Amino acid sequence: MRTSGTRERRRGEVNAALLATAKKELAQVGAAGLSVRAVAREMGMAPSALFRYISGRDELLTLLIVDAYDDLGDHVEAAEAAVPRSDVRGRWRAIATSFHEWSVANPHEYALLYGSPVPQYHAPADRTTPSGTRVTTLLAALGMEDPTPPPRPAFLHLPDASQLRDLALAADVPEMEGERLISGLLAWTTLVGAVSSELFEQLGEPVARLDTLFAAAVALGEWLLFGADGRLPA
Amino acid sequence: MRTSGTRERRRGEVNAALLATAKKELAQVGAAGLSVRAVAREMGMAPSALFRYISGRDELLTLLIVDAYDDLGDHVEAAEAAVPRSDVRGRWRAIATSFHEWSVANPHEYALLYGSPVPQYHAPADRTTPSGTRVTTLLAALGMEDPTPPPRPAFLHLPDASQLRDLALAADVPEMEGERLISGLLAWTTLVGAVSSELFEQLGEPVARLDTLFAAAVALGEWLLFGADGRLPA
DNA sequence: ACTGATACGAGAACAGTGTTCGCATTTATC
DNA sequence: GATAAATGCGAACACTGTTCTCGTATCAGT
Repeated sequence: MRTSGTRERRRGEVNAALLATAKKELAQVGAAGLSVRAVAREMGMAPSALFRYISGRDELLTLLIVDAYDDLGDHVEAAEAAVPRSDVRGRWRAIATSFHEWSVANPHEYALLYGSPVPQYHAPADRTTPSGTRVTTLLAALGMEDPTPPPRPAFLHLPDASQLRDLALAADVPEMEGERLISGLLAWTTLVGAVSSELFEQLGEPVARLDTLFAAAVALGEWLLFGADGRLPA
Repeated sequence: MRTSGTRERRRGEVNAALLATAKKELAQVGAAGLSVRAVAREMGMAPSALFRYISGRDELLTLLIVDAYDDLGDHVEAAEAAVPRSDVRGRWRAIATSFHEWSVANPHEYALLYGSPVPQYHAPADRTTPSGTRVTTLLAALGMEDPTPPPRPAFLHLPDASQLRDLALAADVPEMEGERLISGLLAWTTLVGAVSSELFEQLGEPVARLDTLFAAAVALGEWLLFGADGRLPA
């Protein structure tokens, strides 16, 4: 039995401070500019001392990725939970808008999660997957909610959708069939594509006002998921 | 009048060799792993000597970005030009598939162009824009080709599409109206989103076979651009 | 309470990076 | 041929991630 435990407590405190200052650094200079020495400096510790808590820069990145995924997951899940369960279209819009909100508020974190991966570093799947699939899992569950899916246009009926079964398994909806799966994936990739276009400024310089493009992506996703509807997007 | 010109010729050769080995390095280790010293090493020159040809690492990146944009532009333009002008849907499919092909063949270059931007570095617009807008300009011209656009669903009719007029101007189609503009932008961002999802492995690990998702994105883009059609995508 | 083990922080050191500066040497111009 | 400009190189500076050693502080067992 440990009695005092000042050692464990201090270890926890340093771990927390480490993650906190690393997050601050990430938000300021981005993932590629993140420096172990700078983090140590701001913590008032020697750089070598940090290696008692992390195995190296890669693990620091992994920590930040998982933390960002969870932060995003909290934000999106909370927004989705605030919408009445019966309003499936509203729940989709809540997911999309909160995802967009979080991304605009945390651009460097978004780049870390959905931008080009950091070279020479491959995130360990066993640590990032649980947090990384939270929002897609939420979306998948929403896509399965409608018991009678709307008739979808012919181009969504692809012959070999069985290739994507692994993705349905990963999102906890093994019974999702081809058309629904394709629709959900397209809604998701469209959303990510629109946000990336906006944040990474891929459409040229004067892109301050891309709200309209994002609204269109949300509307397209809604149509993909739940079919046509008379009402215009908010 | 210059007579011999061995100086100019050598300068051209070194410039070419510099770009060539930088490209090789980029293809192997990616943008963030690109090292000026490594390039100098492979060229058999001192690192400091390279600064006679580039102002720094940033300009090397700019060079690579412009080169990659042009390589992509050549590839896509050639593929699009090989399709009969009357077959607008086929031309869209050629653009999308050749874009996908090039991206899979040059993942690091794709990440440089359409992934998260390199931190502390902002590409000078006056140098990257001409090459960077080639494929979107091609797409915009294609979107304007159909004199009688198909009736589009209500969710594509957004009230304040005028915000995006700058984008139409940048793509050399100032007369493009709201619905067409939105449709084209959605087709484009969906395409980029699908390719990014595949290349950056954002949908989990076992994503070898995402051809179906990409095919669906192409079909969705075709529908956005030219409306419904009985035929299934190839 | 004392001892042996263990965890911890610091400092020096190594290899690597981007970049600058001064000095030779080669080329171009008059 | 003399003068000016362009070029390559080596040393140096300020960084980076990481490893190793070495005291010291805390723990566990008696």
